Amino acid sequence: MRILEPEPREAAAFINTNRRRGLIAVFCICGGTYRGRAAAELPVAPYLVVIKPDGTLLVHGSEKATPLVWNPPGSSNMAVLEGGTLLLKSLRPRPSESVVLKMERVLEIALFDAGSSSVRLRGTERDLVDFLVKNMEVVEPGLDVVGVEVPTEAGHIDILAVDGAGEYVVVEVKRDVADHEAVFQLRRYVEAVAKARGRARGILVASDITSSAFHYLREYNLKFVKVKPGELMEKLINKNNCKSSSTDVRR
Amino acid sequence: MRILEPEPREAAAFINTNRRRGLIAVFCICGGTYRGRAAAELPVAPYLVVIKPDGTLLVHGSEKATPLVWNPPGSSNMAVLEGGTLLLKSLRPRPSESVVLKMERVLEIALFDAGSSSVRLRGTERDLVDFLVKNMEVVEPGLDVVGVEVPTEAGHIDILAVDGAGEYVVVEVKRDVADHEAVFQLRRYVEAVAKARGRARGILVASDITSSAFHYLREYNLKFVKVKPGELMEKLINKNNCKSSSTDVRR
DNA sequence: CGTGCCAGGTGCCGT
DNA sequence: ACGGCACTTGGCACG
Repeated sequence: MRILEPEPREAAAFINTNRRRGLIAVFCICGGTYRGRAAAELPVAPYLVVIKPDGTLLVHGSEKATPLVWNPPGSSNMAVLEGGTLLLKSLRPRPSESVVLKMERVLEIALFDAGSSSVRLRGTERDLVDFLVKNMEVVEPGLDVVGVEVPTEAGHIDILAVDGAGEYVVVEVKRDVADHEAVFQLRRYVEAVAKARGRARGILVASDITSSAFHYLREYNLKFVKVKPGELMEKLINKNNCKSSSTDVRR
Repeated sequence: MRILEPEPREAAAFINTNRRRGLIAVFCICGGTYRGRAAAELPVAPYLVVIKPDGTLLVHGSEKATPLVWNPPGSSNMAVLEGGTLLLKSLRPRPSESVVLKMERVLEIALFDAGSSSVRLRGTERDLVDFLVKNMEVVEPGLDVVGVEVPTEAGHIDILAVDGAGEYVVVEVKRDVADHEAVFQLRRYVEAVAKARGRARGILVASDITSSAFHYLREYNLKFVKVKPGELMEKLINKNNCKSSSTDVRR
């Protein structure tokens, strides 16, 4: 269903009637403002405005993947007439943020009953962790998994293991290039485990590592293991095995 | 310009002719796949597909602000016919990632000459830093600014200052709630300055701080200063003053 | 192009 | 609701 070059009144009625019923795409020339945690002015130009039934508002220009201004799911989007011109007001409750669009011209409004399907992503860090738990020799031979996502006072450890000597091994996993933050994270975890459980060391598993991260890694006496998620991708994608049977020990 | 319920051949021609000329919105029922750093399957359902002249591809469902699958600017988007059905192939060069959509039905394709206007955002962290540099008494009385965005081996320091006693003061600024990462960041900077320049302490400036961040803050003997960006917002927005005259000392 | 880092990040899953 | 964290994060600036 679509209306072309609607009058402001007609456009407002259409939007308010259908804003919860489906995805609304508005091709228009408008200006606008965003006010909230920050502030922005949207110059008058042609934009594609998308109103989703969950409250999402997107204003897209001709470039970039991110909208120029937006409001997330849960916002209240309403069309109002003010002095004959159509305003589209979007209000996000918490934090309080608003997007107000002033329509100079509306070329088309299309209503579309888009499906609410979600996408199952594979090859994520979690998938990589699951794979490594079942193939710990990739990380280092002789490791026994103690737990996955083990909480410590410094945060959650991706994989906690023990080696043949009975020493704890903290494994931090990154699916892509590990930066210094990953190293500091691992360092904190190792310190936390050493304090709470006993002697511990750390292994950073990632597809690559930045030079400064490697510098810190050596400074803190940590180990780096390179994995190629691209090569593991097939295995990660074609995983017909069930969920990890890790012990998931706490504290 | 728009075409309704086009035949695959017509749709392909339209897309390939106009994909660099303007924003193309495709209302369609399609399935698809994403392959690259990760992988995903898009079930057959109605979606809004957006093709931007800069190569951006977005596939939106009826929920969420984030597209279900996408490719960023710089991708090559092409429509091809395969056995009578329309395929939309998007290829991102580096990293190599692809989105392939198989059109079951195309309801509408609209071409729209969206403007390439950018939005100037105000109230960002940089704005807050600029304000604080000119109003250092908000951070602490008696501070002299040494530099802004000062590079150290541990990263860039938001504001480096000296107090009345000649001690270096590292100021880390967050526009919203500071978490433990911000505290660790500040700690690294203070250590780097202490090593490179001499005695130093640290101040974290943010609108608020998480409890665990506050815990670490005290452990590391750092100071927290709460600012209300909302109250400063007017000043940040109505800043008619020119760029910071900071010395921007290096090393 | 790599590194670093902010972002109105968004989204997910805990307690 | 707050917290912690991954994300195909995206986008930017700088060496």
